[in-house]
Amino acid sequence: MKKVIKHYTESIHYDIEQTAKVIKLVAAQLFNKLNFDVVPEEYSALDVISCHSGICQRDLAKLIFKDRANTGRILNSLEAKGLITRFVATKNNRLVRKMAITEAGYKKLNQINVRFEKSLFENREDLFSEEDVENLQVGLKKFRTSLERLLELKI
Amino acid sequence: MKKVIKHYTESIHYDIEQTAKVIKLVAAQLFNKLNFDVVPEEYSALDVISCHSGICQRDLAKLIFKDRANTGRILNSLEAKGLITRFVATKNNRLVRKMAITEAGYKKLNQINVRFEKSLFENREDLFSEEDVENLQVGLKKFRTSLERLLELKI
DNA sequence: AAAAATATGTTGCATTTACAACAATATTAT
DNA sequence: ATAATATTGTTGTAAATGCAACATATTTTT
Repeated sequence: MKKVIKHYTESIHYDIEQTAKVIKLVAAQLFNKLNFDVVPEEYSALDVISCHSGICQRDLAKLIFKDRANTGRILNSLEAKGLITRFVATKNNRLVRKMAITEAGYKKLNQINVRFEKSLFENREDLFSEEDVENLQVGLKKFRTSLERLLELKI
Repeated sequence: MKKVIKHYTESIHYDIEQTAKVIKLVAAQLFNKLNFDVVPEEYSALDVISCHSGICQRDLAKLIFKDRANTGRILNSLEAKGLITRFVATKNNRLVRKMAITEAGYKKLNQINVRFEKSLFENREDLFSEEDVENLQVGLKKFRTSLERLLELKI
């Protein structure tokens, strides 16, 4: 029986990381070229906030897989640009900083979404059917969920 | 007809990025805990080099989606640890720095692979069949290839 | 032949990141 | 009640990253 040598570069982990790198690079270049005045991670966080109005910083950090420090820094930037508001509130009898997207924030999201709607949700050069994409997303979520159990989140 | 509001967080791009974040975080924690003396990106680059003996720096940079500067830095580190050797050679009548993995490099790869073989290539808690994983990988590669055409690689 | 463009690698720098340490407050244990 | 622990946010810092600029050398254009 021949020994089959396995390489990390043949694993699904590698494929996911490589694909994410390309997404990140393309996004950075496009955001820069189109002068959106936010970086991709700010856009992404803003979209999460728009889906979770009133969320506090730590809970947001858990959703976007960043630590509290960097989550706070992104929020400083979004707030300085007027795209979110932050306010002190209580959660489990503790003072926390909650946030919500502003009108300007919605406009910014829209501006970017309109520009990318086609590439994000349709017309993938007819390479993928709706079902293909759905299957990919389901598989990725399952994969991610199973990995998360190994993750020691110090958040 | 109701307007369906689309969010970036519902896109496949987001799923890929989130999953890659978890992979990266888990890998960093494990590599750190197990004292492998290389960081995950070094391990990954080393595996690529082991599959492309004699590759030059720029060609490696293209494969791992890093710029020449950081590719060189990773190679400095791998070389300092004795895991690769670099040598000057010619390619298209130009002087370039080519590289190859060393015996110590193979040992390092093996040490890490043995430790992770199970989590990398089997026993995913029976969540995924061989076919499921294969389908995911094929889909990701197709997705990545179609995105790469948008990428302006300044490498 | 001279000038411009390309290829390859390196250095410098600003940005992003994860972690450690800290401050402030609330909960739990002793 | 007091001490220990947990929650939330901020500041500091070292490592990783992408880009611009540079140095060399070769190819292409004029």
